[in-house]
Amino acid sequence: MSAFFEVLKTSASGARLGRLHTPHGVVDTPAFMPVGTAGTVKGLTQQSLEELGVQILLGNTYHLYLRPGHERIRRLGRLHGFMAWPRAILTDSGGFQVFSLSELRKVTDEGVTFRSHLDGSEHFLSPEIALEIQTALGSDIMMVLDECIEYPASHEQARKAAERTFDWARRSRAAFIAQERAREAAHLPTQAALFEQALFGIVQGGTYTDLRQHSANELVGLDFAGYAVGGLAVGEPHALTCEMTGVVTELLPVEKPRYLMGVGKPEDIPDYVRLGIDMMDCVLPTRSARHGCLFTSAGRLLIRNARHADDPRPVDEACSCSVCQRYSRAYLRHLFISNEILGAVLATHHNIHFYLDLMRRIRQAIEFGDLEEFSSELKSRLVAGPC
RNA sequence: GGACGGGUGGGUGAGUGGCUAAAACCAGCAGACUGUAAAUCUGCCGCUCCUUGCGGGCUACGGAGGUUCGAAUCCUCCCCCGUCCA
Repeated sequence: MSAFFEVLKTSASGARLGRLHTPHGVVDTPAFMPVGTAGTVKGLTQQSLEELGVQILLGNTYHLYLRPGHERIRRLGRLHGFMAWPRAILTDSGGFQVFSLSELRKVTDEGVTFRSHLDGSEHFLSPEIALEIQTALGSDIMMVLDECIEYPASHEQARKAAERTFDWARRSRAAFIAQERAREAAHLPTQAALFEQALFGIVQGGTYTDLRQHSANELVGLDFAGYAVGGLAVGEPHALTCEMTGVVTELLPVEKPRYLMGVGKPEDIPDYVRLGIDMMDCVLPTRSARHGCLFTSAGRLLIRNARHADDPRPVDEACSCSVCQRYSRAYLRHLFISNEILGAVLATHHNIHFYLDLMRRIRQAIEFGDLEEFSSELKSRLVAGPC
């Protein structure tokens, strides 16, 4: 059996250089995964994503289940076939929607009842159902359903959510194994053999060290293919995000990938990597792009600002992306001011390039052993503010 | 020549005696965005002063007068712009 994950190098700081082997290709880690919630990274074609060098994308269980429906997607070639994406896909379980759609849901030990944000209809998501949907989607990496809580939350709230998340993880794991056994009994190739779908557990525990440690330890006992750190970057200070992440990664098995969910700002990413994080995802580059915020080597640039109206320079002179090779700030600003859709497209292209390039540099820095230097240099550049 | 209707802050356009520096939207300016209910949201948007306060002063609803404690709102005249009738 070939290893799902291999660690190529671990630096003294804790940063790891690795490789994730999925049925849809290799993913170099530390990796940034663009978010494509509804089967699309908003604003970019799959072709562009491939050209940009994206190795793995995120999809969302909850959204795809609601529309167009996982059974339909299964019939149409699973998510890879349906959206014509040949590389790896990780699907989030809908746990984040427990947090973000808090007004539209009710959580019980059994699962979560959502009122659809699309038409108000009621839907029930349990750990087992979330797994079933993701199986249908055929994602390379499936996430267990978890309960992501808000910040700040009391110790009691955090404890309850972490316990529930663990119970759900246990049920998810059991359902995953049962699914495999059922296929074996029916003399069918197992999902694992067919698709090698991997299932990740998620550590919760809010901003409480004891809960995080307990959650991590328990989860490790369930032997997941990888472990995620969830419930962070929901409003707490960056230092606290790092502290909690460190508490968790310390307890996770070194041979399994660690995924810090929902991060982060470019200047913060090296911090997470140094804490032993291998995978990250964030809507920041795509959403910010649509809102006219471009990431550059000199900090954020708000392209709508009047000062760019006559600027013939590219968004980032140090950037090698096709947008910066071809278009001026003045033109991009014009597109945004005119509310032209191409503005969002070009900005998203640039921002995703920026993130992927950042990850390439981080991997290189790990290889050369100068990540710390890279990190402080990056921060001093990016924190200098908009250019 | 006559009859109506109308002229409001950069634009569209509410308001028909005090709660109105004047709704709302657009434009303009600035900011936010972290496992996507987000091509979204927030703030500012007449000028000016300071001890920056739900602070003071000034200017403002076509123009000029008037009524009133108080007028974008009522009256008079004038100037524009529509529509219709001659």
